[in-house]
Amino acid sequence: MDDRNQDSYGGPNLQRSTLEPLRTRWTPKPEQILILESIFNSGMVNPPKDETVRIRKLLEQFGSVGDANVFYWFQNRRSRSRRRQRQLQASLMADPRAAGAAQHAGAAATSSSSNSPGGGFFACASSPSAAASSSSSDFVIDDSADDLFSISRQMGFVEATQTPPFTCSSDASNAETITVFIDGVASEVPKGPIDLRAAFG
Amino acid sequence: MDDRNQDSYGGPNLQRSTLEPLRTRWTPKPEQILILESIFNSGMVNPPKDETVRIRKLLEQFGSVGDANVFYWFQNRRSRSRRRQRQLQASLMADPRAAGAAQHAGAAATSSSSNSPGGGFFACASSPSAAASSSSSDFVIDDSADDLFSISRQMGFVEATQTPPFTCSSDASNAETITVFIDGVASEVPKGPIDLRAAFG
DNA sequence: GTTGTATGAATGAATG
DNA sequence: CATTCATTCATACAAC
Repeated sequence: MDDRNQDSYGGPNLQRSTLEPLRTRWTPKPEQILILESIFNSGMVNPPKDETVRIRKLLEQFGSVGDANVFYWFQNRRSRSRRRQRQLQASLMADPRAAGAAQHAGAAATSSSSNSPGGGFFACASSPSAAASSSSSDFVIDDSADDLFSISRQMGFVEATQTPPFTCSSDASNAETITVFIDGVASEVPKGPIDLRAAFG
Repeated sequence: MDDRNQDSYGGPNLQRSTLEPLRTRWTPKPEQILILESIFNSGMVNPPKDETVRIRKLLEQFGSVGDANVFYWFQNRRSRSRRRQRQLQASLMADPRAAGAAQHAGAAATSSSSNSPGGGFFACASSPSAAASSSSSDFVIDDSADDLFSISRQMGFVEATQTPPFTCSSDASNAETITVFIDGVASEVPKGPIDLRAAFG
C-alpha cells in the first residue's frame, strides 16, 4: 500500500514548547504501540486502507498520528518481522546448536503483574477466526509466533513494579474480542475484520 | 500490456569503484533526480517509451541507469504524487485549520528567489509547446502543482537556509552545464558529481 | 558527547 | 494504476 502520504500529520507529538520548527519523526506512545502490537498480533498484519484510518483514530487518543504513520508502522512491522524470522531460520540451519538464543530474549519476563482487571501482562495473541476479510491479503494467519516481546524499548514498562500502565488480554467471556486496558480504561478489539473503536468513542 | 519493457536492463548500475557497498538497486544521483524531477514537473509525467529511452541516455551522463529504472521512477512518481495530493485534500477536509502543515513540506519554502547566478530557483519547466505527444496518456497538463520539494532526501541539499535549492536553466555562462532537451523543452544541468549548489554558494 | 541500535520514513522494484 | 515487498536513509533514544 502506498498510504504513506503525510495526511493528517498536523501536529505530531512534540514537546509542549509553543515553537516547533523541528520536523521530528513520529514517536509512538507506549499505549499506541500496545494497540498496534495488539492488532498486529491479532492477525491483522496488513490492514486495508479504511482500517488504517480507524486505527489512526484510535491511536489519536494518545497522541497525534497520521494515517501514513500507521501505514508505515505496519509495513515496517511486517517487513522486519519476516526478515527476523528468515534470519532466524537461516541461522538455525547454519548452526543447529544455536537454538533458542535470541539476542535480547526475555525482556518482559520479570513482570508478574496482577494489578489490572485483565490480569495478563501482555497476552494479546489469539487465534484469528479466519473470517472472510474484505481485502485480499490482510489477515494472515501469522503462525510464526512473532516477536511478541520485541517492543520492550519504547513500551515503557521495563520494570513496572507498581503501576502497569496498561495491559492487554483476551477476555474469557467474550471470545470475539481482545480487551485492552489502559489505566483502567478498557477497550475491546474485535478479532475479526477489525472493527475497532466502539468502546473508546 | 504496459510498456515496462525491461529492455536495456543489462547493466544499469554498476559500481566502477573497486570497493563499494555493491548496491543492488539503482540509486539515482542528485543530478539524475534533478533531471527527472524537471521533466516530470515540466508536464511530462508519463513519457512514452521512446522518450524514456532518451531520458535514460540523458541520465547516463551521471551514472549507469536502465530504461526500466526510468520507467519505474515515473510510475512511482506519478502514483505517489497523486496519492499525496489526494490525502492532502482529505486531511484538509477533515480539519480545515490544519492548512499548510505537511510534516516536511516547506523545507525550502522560503522562496528567496533571485539569488543565484542562474536566476530562477526551479525553473526547468517550460511550455510543452504541444510537441507531438506520441502516446496516449503522457503529458498531463494540469499536474496540479505537485510537490516540487519532496526531493529533499536524496538531493543532498538538505537545508539551504537562504540559497535556492537549485536551478536548472543556467545559461551559457558556465561551460560546466549540460543541456536537457525534451520535446523542445530545454533544461541545463550543471555537470560534475554532486555540487549542484556549488554555483550558489 | 560519542557510539550503537531500534525504528520511522522514503523509495526502488516489482506484481496483478 | 493500485499494492506490496525489500532495502536503504535518517533519527530518537539509550548506554557508555
